[in-house]
Amino acid sequence: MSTEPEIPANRAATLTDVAKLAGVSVATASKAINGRDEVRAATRKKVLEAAELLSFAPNALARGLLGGRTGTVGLLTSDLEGRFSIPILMGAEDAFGAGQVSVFLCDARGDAIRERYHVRALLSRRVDGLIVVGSRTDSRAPLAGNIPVPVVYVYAPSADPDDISITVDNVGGGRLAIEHLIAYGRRNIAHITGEAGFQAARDRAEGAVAALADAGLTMIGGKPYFGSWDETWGRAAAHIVVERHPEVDAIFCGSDQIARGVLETLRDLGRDVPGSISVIGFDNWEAITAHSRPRLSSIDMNLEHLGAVAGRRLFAAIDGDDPPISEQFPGRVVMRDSTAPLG
Amino acid sequence: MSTEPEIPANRAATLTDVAKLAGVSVATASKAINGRDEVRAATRKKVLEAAELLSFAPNALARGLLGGRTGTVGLLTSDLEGRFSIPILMGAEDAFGAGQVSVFLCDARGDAIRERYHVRALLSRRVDGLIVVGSRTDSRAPLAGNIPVPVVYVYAPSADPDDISITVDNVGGGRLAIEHLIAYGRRNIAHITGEAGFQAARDRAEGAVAALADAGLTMIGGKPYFGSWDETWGRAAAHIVVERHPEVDAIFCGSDQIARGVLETLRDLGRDVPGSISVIGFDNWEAITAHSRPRLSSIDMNLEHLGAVAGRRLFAAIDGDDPPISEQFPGRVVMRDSTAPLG
DNA sequence: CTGAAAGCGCTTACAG
DNA sequence: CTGAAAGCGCTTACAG
Repeated sequence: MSTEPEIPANRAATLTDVAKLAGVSVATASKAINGRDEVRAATRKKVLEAAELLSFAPNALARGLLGGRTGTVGLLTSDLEGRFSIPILMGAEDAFGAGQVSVFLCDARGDAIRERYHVRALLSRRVDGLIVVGSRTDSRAPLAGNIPVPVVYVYAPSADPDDISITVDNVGGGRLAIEHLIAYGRRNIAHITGEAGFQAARDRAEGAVAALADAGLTMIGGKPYFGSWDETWGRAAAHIVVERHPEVDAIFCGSDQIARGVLETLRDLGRDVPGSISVIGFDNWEAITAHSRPRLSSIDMNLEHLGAVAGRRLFAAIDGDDPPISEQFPGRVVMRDSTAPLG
Repeated sequence: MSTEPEIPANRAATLTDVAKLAGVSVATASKAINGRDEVRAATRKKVLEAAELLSFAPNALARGLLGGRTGTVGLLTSDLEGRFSIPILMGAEDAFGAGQVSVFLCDARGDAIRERYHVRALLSRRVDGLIVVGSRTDSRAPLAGNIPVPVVYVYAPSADPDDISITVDNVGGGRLAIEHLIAYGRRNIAHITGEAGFQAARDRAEGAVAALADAGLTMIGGKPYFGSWDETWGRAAAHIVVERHPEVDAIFCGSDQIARGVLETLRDLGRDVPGSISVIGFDNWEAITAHSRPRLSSIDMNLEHLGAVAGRRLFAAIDGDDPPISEQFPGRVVMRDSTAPLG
């Protein structure tokens, strides 16, 4: 006679198995396992031991079917490739993991059809809520159709102001960069940035202009140099700026990649960074900032935090707590070696 | 009297609702919707119209509870930050999306405890299978415990040879790089790479040494220069190599970041790239390769494809088709401007 | 404190 | 071809 519990080989243990082994009803077993207090301590102990012995793991599908929560959410991204989605996704995943929630990942790849398809699938799986992660800060069309669960938009806000959107304060980010440079005594500041078609570029520039105005200054060249987000543009634009405005003593760049290009040109030109010209980037993309010469100061938009907040706001909305509202979060200056006090 | 169908406001339509509206039994409605052929065409049409009218979406939880498939898989990553996981994840997500499968994303953050926790959660949700994505090519301990569903390991192979592991052929990648340089007439080739503690570094070096030997050549310096994976090391190592071995006419780098550093030093030294010295990187990381001076040739390990294959292999395993086996995939040379035929 | 019963939304033999 | 019934694994009133 074996002392092994009777586990029908090829099958995960069910609550019925546990109840049988513990000598109680399934109802009681359920209560014991779920920590209800209408259960005698000794009974609970018996049940818990049986569950342990059978490696019982409650079937989440059955639980979810009962109508309450499923403990799942959908994370809808439009672009996994873009590096902005990843930290946000990590932050959200983290917030959810702590709350015993599992997350479905769906990449719509920027395609509205795919997005709709994914939303349907997620709803048929009865997710408790949805997080929509954008890859640009431009506002996006709200999810199509009637969505019966709470939705939180992150990074890219929904065009509908009644939706909950958690975003980054790019105007503030532009301000932060300029204020940092001004605090270091810089007065002749240029701004080289990405495509004007991006809200992010326009917002950062707006913040920069405003911060300069507050200090009674104007931008070198009269306005931002819009171009593209890459190093090649950074190199080209730096040439232009230094040639036309030799008095320039600081350059605020709309991305770290642009800043890398700027740094290279200044090096080619034999200009001293940070002494003669200070340079600050945007995004704080470690791979780009950490090993440049000199190491690049930058604005960090705390994307992982943004994701975590979005996760928590979604929870709140699911719980029906005081309805969360849209929020914008500031970034922070990360000082490295490319910015320093003037001479 | 309204012509609207009777949809109890706040509730998703159920199969019962559809059946009622269509005037058939739920059994028949189920068959009609699932495309069974024991259903009269006219009946099917009635049911489908009713479903359409009610925006009926079958409850995947109920379906899954019936014991068959749930149509879900778990994607277990150890490190979302690392950029290797992302393309793999995209490939897998893509393969699954096409197959009507939803994927749970879990980031264990390199922690075995978290991993175990996530596996439990996924099993309680009755996933049909698991994909485990590593962030290094070093082999990893197989998933702990008794896992009742198929598992496919990607990028980082399982230490258990009986497990299914889909990996990149780094030895072959090292070969590819050297053969490319040799084809361009280079004979004095150095290898600057990352930490020797990484299997990836050792494998690529092994392939490089073997390819050189096949051509009757030896590595400049007698062996690879192991260091770290970043630009700073690339810059330092390039100095050493050029100083000690002025005859060097090509450098194979273990990562694109190292290669960027090498490129910078060669530029500082006034050496002509690719004419005098050709440089090839590894990873084909667009952000790094596309805007360097000159643009960087590199080895691409087709990570997205790797993820897609892993997804398909998992399907096969779930379907119980001929059991999939471990496989290794070759990379490919991506030519840009940092390699060229010898003068 | 414990248990029998109903029910969540579906699918699947099994009769008719 | 159609439908009544059982059942997937759980939870939740409701009796006892």
